[in-house]
Amino acid sequence: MDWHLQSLDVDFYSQPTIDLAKSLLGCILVKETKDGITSGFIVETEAYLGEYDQAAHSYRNRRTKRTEIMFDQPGMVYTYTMHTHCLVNVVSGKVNQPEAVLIRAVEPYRGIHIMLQRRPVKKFQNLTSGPGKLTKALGITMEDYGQSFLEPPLYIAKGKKPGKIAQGKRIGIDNSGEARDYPYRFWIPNNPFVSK
DNA sequence: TACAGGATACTCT
DNA sequence: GAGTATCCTGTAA
Repeated sequence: MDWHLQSLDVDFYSQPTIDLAKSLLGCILVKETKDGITSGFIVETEAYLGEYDQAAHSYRNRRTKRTEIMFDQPGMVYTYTMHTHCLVNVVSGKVNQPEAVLIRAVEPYRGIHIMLQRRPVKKFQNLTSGPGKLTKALGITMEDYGQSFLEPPLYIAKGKKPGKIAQGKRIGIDNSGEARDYPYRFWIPNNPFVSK
């Protein structure tokens, strides 16, 4: 470790979900495993507003074993398997307010050789440019479900603040009624690791 | 451009 | 228990 990474505290995760999604851009997502430490700058996020968001798993407060963690306190880890891939969300909102921020893309930072070992790719920018890709590169799995982002082995640290933030429609939720047009996706413009 | 892969959960029978 | 859908990605054509 060449300098101390300061992990973000509860107050950070307690801000409104939309603000949190924007604030997370530029922060460092860190995962520690027995292979070593891997981390990356968050460059793309999406906000899911629980009860009133048709695209969210927790729409109309639907509570299952899978979404259970979204009803917990902010700063918890919500992992979800989509087909063969694993996606990672940051739980936000108060207790019993099932909101979350999906981390869609990161820019590799530390432990890049470990990521390449886990995900051999021809194009480097393909390494973490999507929600399922980054989880595999960083070694995030269902094992991390229900843990807290406040401390290792999986946590988020303060990073560089992006100069500009772009905003637009979310991706992959075409069957979600009017919610598909909500502009709840945020990313850092001109960053090659943002998903296409 | 199409399609399979295979974890979870909902909606029927 | 079967059938269908999902906050997706790699491979093949």
